[in-house]
Amino acid sequence: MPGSAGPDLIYRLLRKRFGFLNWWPGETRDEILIGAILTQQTSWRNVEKAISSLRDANALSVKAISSMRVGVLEKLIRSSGFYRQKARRLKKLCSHIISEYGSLGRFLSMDMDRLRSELLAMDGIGQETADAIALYAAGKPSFVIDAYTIRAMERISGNGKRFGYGDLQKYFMERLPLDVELYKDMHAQFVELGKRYCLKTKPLCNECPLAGICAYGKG
DNA sequence: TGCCAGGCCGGGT
DNA sequence: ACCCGGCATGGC
Repeated sequence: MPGSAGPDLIYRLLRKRFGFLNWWPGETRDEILIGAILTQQTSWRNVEKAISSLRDANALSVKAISSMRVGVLEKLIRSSGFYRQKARRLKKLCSHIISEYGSLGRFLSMDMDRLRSELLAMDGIGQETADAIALYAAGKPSFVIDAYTIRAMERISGNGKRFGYGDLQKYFMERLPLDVELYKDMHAQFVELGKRYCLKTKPLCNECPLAGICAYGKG
């Protein structure tokens, strides 16, 4: 796809600039899973407030949320936006995990493919969220693609084609060693890149670590 | 002040 | 196979 710049070169360039990013803020698997839902199309800053509220309410766990009333949950996560949908979906996910598996640990210990399809079957969980949970909460080698990754790769390739999630994920997974820590860091690097350089409105600039391998001229 | 953020879903073409 | 509107808050 993106010409001569393979994932290894891209990773080296990003890593050199940003260093190793020990990423996904969140101490526990519960917190990571909850954060993965809350951060959908939402800045992490707003998610942090919601997570703090949950923590203060002693509700930062799958178990606690599974038995909470949706109305209460809505108020706690309000700052994360789309809070009515998110409350409903998060509660449904947590209830499902507890009722079907007994604990988050049991749920996450499924093999990767099964975990992924189980997650994808839930309302409000698409590919990115499923992969993020599989990778960061369960520690399975499921490569995460997000809007920043897609944007960056389209810019590198510069042929005007749009990339789909599945194709891009396959592209990376076929070319990178099967390494959970590498998968985590690679995704983190793309997010860092996106936040700083590849915002929709920002044109490619010379300070971008990928400037040397990007095709210019397409916003 | 508007535009944007680490998506997802349902409906239309 | 795309493209769109809806969902919602808070920061710059």
